[in-house]
Amino acid sequence: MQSPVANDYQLASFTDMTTLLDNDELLNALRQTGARITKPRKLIIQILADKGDEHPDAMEIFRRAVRRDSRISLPTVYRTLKMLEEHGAIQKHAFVDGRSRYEPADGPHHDHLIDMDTGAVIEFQSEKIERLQEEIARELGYEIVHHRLELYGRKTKA
Amino acid sequence: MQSPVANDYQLASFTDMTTLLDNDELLNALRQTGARITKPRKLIIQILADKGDEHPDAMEIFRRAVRRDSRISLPTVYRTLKMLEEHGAIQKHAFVDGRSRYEPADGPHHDHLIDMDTGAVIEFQSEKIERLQEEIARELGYEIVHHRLELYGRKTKA
DNA sequence: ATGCAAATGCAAATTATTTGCAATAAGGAA
DNA sequence: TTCCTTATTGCAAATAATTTGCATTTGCAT
Repeated sequence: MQSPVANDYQLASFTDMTTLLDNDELLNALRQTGARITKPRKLIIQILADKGDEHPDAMEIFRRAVRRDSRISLPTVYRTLKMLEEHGAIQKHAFVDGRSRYEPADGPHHDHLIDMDTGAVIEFQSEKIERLQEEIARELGYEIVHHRLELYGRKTKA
Repeated sequence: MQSPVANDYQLASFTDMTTLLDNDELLNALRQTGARITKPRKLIIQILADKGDEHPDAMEIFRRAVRRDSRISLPTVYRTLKMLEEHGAIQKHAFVDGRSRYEPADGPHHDHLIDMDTGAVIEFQSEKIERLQEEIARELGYEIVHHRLELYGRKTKA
């Protein structure tokens, strides 16, 4: 059912997230900060760049990494994630369940709809909401640096 | 500078948050679920109802509680917070620092604008944003149970 | 006032994440 | 390529936040 007017939101779609994370630019940028491009780091960066199941937490990243190289350790995963976050390459999200989840920080900003039953995370983006946020902040005398919007909900029964 | 049209947002103002939490209504409601109104519970509810420094975490609530009754324990604080949350009386927020912070859930829902320089938290509410959120969720096949919107910003230089 | 289930306090367990340290391995220099 | 320096790793142990088991206490309905 198509609405006659354009939707005021869009599902986020990253046409080329992979190249943004998994490329020489990032690796070089990291190298230039004095960081060494080690095997575990390359692996973790690849995993983060893999589309598919989004927003893995540290343990999930660790599990995926172990599959490809059983010698990797959890602390290294944490250390690499922290490094990438400080570098601005990924973003850390704190959801209510206690764990932190990570995702590439490139691409346009988007918000999250979390399925309370399955834990699935749907990304969307709404121009209107962004504009409203800015307007509100402006009238309160503020300039938005970044924001976070999370909707928690359940599938409506068909 | 007043706009000719009504603002689409409002600063949240709880004229009487205290009575909402610290009153017989809540106590009776709790009693009716089979819960017992114990001394520690009354204390914690009072502390949460106290305005002033908002969004305390569990440890902070515990510290304040101990001041008034040194026999109280941290687990009881956690257990009471969980109970109140399940009852819908308070809301739990997970900020990025790992800890969870709590605040009364009564009154209308509101969102947060966080001053990145001072850490000040300004509460506001926007009907329009709420509606947009629901619309988006609906079109994605979801029903919103609750949400969280945080704007991080800096004061615009006069 | 009395009894019983709910709630408490304590200590110990969990869960997520971090840190100390000896061993390993990037990657620039020779 | 080999060597050297030092960042990084893996392991085990440490933290930090929160939860749980259990014996004891305490609301509160009778």
